[in-house]
Amino acid sequence: MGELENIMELSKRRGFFWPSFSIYGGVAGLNDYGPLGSVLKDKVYGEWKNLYASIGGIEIDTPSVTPESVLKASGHVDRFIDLATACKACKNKFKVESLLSDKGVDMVPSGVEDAWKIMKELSVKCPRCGGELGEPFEFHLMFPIDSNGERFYLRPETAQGIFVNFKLLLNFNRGKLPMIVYQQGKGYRNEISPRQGLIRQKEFNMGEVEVFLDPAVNGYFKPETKEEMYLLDRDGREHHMSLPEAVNKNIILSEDHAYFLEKTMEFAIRIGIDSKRLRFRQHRKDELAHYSRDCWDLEFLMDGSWVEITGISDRGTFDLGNHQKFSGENLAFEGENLARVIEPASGIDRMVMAILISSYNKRENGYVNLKLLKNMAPYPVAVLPLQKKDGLSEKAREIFNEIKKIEPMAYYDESGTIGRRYARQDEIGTPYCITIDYETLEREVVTVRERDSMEQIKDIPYRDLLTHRPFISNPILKGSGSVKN
RNA sequence: GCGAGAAUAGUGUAGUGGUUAUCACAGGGGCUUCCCAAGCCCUUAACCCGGGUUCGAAUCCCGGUUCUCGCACCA
Repeated sequence: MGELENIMELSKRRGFFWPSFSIYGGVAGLNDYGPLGSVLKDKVYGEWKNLYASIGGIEIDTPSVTPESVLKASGHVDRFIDLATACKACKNKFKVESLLSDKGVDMVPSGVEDAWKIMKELSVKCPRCGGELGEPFEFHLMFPIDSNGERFYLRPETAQGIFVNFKLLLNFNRGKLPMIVYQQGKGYRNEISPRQGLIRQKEFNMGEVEVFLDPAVNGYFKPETKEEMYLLDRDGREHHMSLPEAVNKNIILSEDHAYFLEKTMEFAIRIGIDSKRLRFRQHRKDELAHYSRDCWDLEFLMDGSWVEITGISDRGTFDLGNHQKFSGENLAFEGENLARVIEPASGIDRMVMAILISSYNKRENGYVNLKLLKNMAPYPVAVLPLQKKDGLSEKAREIFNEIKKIEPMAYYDESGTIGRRYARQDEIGTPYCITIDYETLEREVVTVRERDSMEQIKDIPYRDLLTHRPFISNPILKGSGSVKN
């Protein structure tokens, strides 16, 4: 069974995520987060916000429903709607633009009629079977919405909500650059063939950061980490070196860009993604998005292939320049100068997958423990009576109620045998189980059992567990969170 | 989207025209000499959807949906 399959099976069974609308047959590319996945996803967002807040970032929240004018300016309307045509014989579909370019005609037809006319003039045939092609039609990579005759789209990225607010945000920031703005939210892409669970979806969670820099100041942000990283440059050369060194050797072209690679790596590690499965890969010139001058992706290795989880793009002045031109508003930060933008954009759902895959461990006896970091586990602690009899159940509930006051996500379970309950918590990544036994009845002490080592710490006065935000930072409790980075 | 295969309890599966639809695990309840999914008893729970063929369909046919693998797509 592949890594992805293991996670999908566990996720569906234990409530991390599953396909949406399944009682109606399901829809490809849409997934629900279950009770555990919702908490995990929120914790990922939480760590992400903490990281960017800690370096001075500010948050914004803008709509998904976006007027066409905005996406016209950003280039998405032209780049995200293709004219397509289908072969009448073999049913394959093709982009009209690429068919014309095969004929040596480099132009984008202005509409369906224009395209149809040109296709007839050049007598374009199906490149697969030579068959006759049908009338072209619009193929939307964005989801269009019509409201009283006005056209909107669901946003393909959250970024535009930040760019269009640049003036208001800069005013909030009291005119100062650099300015770091971040937004969490859903993005939408009409994927032709969504696959692989949370990896390619039609609707997905994004965390996007737009860093606005004064282009006259280079190296406002500098990477510091000495840690060696795996870098793959646009010419396919592998490098194993620290980020400052990569800047010195001109592999990464700007210190500011490298700094946000550093922050991205820091974030991935902080949420428990295995650093041995991570690399940065620079986009080739021909794969850069229309708005991007340079881009490094953080990629995660799963089932033998690398999947993008964050793209750190240098968008230059593309977006502000276009919005200035299309809206007529002055978006310069001083005089004529436009801010330059670095954008670390993370796929939150992919990060959740990466966490689950990094944490998944099968023991020799065949049972699974999820080695989630303590700060990520949906249930930080479970309270388990050794058995139900002899007042253990009552005592356990009493202690559980106390613990609930400081840790609302504590979990209680008294069904079946104790071993089964430990196993159940291991599988969903709960780092600690507090066991209430006969000693507790006599001396108010409990046993704490650690998930990965299965070791027990005996004779802990349970009152001591109530004095800290206990199950994430209590010094009494060691171990756990054992994804090595 | 194309081509090929697949879809049966929560999960994994058996079942080639007539079965009370198999088994395991998981879930719930109980017993138990009770600290790692032990054992025993009881129990919940499924043929993807819609048409068709047939006396009779989980099983055969058609369409849809979803999944897997290849191709294409991934701004």
